[in-house]
Amino acid sequence: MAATLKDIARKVGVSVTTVSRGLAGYSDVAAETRDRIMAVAAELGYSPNVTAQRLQKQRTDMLGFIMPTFGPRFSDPFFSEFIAGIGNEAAAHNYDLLVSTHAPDSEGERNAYLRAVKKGWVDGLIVVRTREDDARIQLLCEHQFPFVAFGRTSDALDFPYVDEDSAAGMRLLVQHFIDLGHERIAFISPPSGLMFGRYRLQGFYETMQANGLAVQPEWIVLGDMTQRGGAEAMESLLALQPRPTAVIGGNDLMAIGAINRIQQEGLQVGQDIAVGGFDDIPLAAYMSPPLTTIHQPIYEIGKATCAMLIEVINGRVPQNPHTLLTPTLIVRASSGKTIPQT
Amino acid sequence: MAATLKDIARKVGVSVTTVSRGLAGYSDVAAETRDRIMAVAAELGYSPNVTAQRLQKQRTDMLGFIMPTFGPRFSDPFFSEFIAGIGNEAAAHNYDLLVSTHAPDSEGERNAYLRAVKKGWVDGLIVVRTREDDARIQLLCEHQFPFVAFGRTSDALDFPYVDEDSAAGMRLLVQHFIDLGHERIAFISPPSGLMFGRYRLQGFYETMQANGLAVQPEWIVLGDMTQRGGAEAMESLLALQPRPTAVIGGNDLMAIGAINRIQQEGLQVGQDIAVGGFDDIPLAAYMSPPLTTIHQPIYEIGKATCAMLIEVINGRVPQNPHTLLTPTLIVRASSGKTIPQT
DNA sequence: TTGAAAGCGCTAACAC
DNA sequence: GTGTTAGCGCTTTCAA
Repeated sequence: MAATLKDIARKVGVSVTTVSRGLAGYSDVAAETRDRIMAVAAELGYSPNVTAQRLQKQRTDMLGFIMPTFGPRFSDPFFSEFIAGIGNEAAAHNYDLLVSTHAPDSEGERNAYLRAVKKGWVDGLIVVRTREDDARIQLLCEHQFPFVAFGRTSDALDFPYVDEDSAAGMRLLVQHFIDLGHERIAFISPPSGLMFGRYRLQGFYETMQANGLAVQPEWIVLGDMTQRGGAEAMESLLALQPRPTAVIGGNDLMAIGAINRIQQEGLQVGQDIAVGGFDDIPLAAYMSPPLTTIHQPIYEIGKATCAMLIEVINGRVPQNPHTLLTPTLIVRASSGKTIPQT
Repeated sequence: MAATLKDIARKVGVSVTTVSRGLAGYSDVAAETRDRIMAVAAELGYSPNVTAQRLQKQRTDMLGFIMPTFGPRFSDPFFSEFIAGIGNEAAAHNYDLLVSTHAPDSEGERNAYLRAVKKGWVDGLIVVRTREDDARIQLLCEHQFPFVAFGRTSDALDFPYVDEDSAAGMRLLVQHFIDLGHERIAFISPPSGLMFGRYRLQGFYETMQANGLAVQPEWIVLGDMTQRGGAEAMESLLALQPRPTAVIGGNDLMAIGAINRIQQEGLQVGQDIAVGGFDDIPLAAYMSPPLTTIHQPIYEIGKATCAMLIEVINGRVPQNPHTLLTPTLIVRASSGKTIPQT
């Protein structure tokens, strides 16, 4: 089948060693010999066996990405864009990307990480959607396995990460609503345990408080990050008396679900009730009404995370191992216009 | 670092071979010896070096998936769901999934496939978004490299595939509009060269013709599969005199873009103009109005494609190497109600 | 300038 | 039952 060094060696009439060095461009091979080697290699369509190279080099040149997905049918555009980001960056550095999916905190997930840690599967891992007391990160730190996270954790572990400043993003968004005159602002929170949800919630509370606004407990409803979850959460919010005048989705998908539910009720989003999201997924601008949200450059974050991982794998110290990006506010129609002070 | 067979052998006081067989559960190892081996292996936290196993077995147990994406920032939910499908199926059979992205027909893409074909990178490939005279498929067939495609091609090559019957799906959708009384139906077509676009267009023409309806050339506009492309295409359709009463997006994303553009014009979707899509992405149901579309079970298609690939890799003949799935029509509000006959 | 030999970690055919 | 030997394809000392 595929030609090996041995095949070339036999055909050229030199040793395998010489072929290896000739192809590698070592200077201690006679120019003429090298040319013959090259010619035969081309003729035979030789290309090195990566597995053999890996065994010899004791590194796989592969990066792992284990997607923490809840159900099989999930639509979160985050992942495809993030994969494109890490994949392209990895490819630029001659790394391959190994992808798998496991439900968060499942046994399958744990096994996948264990497998990675037992050297030899991949050279490093990218961790996303960090959680409080994240078992994945604890494991990786414990085994000193190279990884970079997109997100921080609550424990004291020191590890390299890229994160967007969710709290800051949320502050922008909440302040925007408050500036428009809203006082009863509800929040559809990501599931507890997720760090970015925690920061978003925190940014929400902080801003309300900074503006002297009380937060009613029933204004905070948990959602599961899907449109459906957002719609369900919205249902309970619509039943409140008095109703919140603005609702913030913990992510865009939930905001879109909320909008859907509001419209089913015959209410006008941006008029009867304002809505904001978080993430600025590509579809956000095409909703009706278009969604006011916080923009995160997922693709770039993926690239940055991957670039940092490659630094770590190669034993270099990343220039900024704790990168915190500030997201920006994108105002669209869903947040409506100024409302009269109540 | 990581323990090897040699380490265990030394500690137990047997040969590497015995350890290997003991761990593999061969019956020709004394029970007592095996127990000691197991114990030491556990103690040392041994786990086999996959790379070495791969070199020895002459197979990688890895599947490759090269995503044909246009730009870096693409939101097509297709990929994340499809990856989940193939990834889970692969994992169930102890295969890993290698993912990369390349622009369709780019040199990078070609190199990626060449690299795969030169044995030893992955055991097989999954090809999606098949194209007319698909160079990828020609290459793979030529080298007899194991692969399965999601989609067919226009040339005469015989290869295993899973496909949805796009023409049939489109017939359902167009007939739906015609049954509602529409006669001027426009189509935002996927870029030429994509097989599924071709089938969808074909289903469109067939159904119009079968119903005795002429198709004006200007009713067919090309779009690039993105929301933006759909919006741009819609722009030209809105300028027509007389205007089409219904518009079908070649995929949901373009349909959503079209809806957005229509609404900007102050027109009511489902009332002033009907819209349909194709794919039934998870967000389709949450649009306003919710999108009438053709449902495709992407996750299941991913699983089926992957399952077939594993059959092929292992030299078995798939039970149904040319699987054609019939999609279903999902009627929602965007297609509106019956309109008066013109 | 080239080749022989060793070794990466594992498996398997074949003795003993 | 267990060990010896060979080999997967490649890289890299070390001699010649």
